[in-house]
Amino acid sequence: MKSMVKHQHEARAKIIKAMAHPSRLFIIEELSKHERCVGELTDMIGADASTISKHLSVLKNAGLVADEKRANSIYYTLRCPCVMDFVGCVEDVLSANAKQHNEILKSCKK
Amino acid sequence: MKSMVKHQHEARAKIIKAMAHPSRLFIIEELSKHERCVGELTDMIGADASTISKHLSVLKNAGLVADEKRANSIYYTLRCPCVMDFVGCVEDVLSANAKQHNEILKSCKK
DNA sequence: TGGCTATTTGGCTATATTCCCATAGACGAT
DNA sequence: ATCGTCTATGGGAATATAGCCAAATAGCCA
Repeated sequence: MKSMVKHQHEARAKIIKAMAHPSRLFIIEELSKHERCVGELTDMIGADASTISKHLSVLKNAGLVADEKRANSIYYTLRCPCVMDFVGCVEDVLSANAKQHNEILKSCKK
Repeated sequence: MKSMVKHQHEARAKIIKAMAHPSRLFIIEELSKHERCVGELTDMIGADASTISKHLSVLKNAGLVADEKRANSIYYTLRCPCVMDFVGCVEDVLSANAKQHNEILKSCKK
């Protein structure tokens, strides 16, 4: 693989990897509706605040979210709402999987 | 986080995680143009055949690709072409990052 | 200033991922 | 049947990730 193409795929993979975690997906989805501060997200997810803070730093590092300090909280926002379209596509894959799974079950019963 | 919602995000994360690797992204992109067998992908990427085989099994396990044996090769195809739309969105994130980076550089020069 | 709250960082362990090598299995061709 | 090709699997080392706790930092408010 040529090195330029390789770099391109590494850069893309870095973004996708940042999304590839249940809590981070939850955060992305939540931020697509609302800006939220760390404490709110921590309460919603139910993990240690430091864990959520690290997840947010992964997302920020990938350029997926932006943060803004206000009062004594830091509010995070989704930088590119288009990532939510992707979730729809992932759901398509999941339902295709479920459909296939059902067909296999059916053919076994026969 | 409620357990049903949690399961949903875990299922989604599994799919996304399967995409979150440079070689696997390359494979997805390649398969969106062409069906390909393991040997072809191995040559293009330049890694051990067993490595590529494992990448393909990750993609297959996530339901992203399908395989079909023909002659003495196994041909892989992309099951949900919509995943390529996502790559476009990832590029949006990357160019937003680049733009921001440039603005920071500019403001430093002033 | 000193306490309070919100967030981040460092340290650590447990777990997961990636990659290569060696080997095994499948299958067509001779 | 045996060879050669193609693909998959097992093993193991190097590296990366996730999570918690403890401690540091930053800013508000009295």
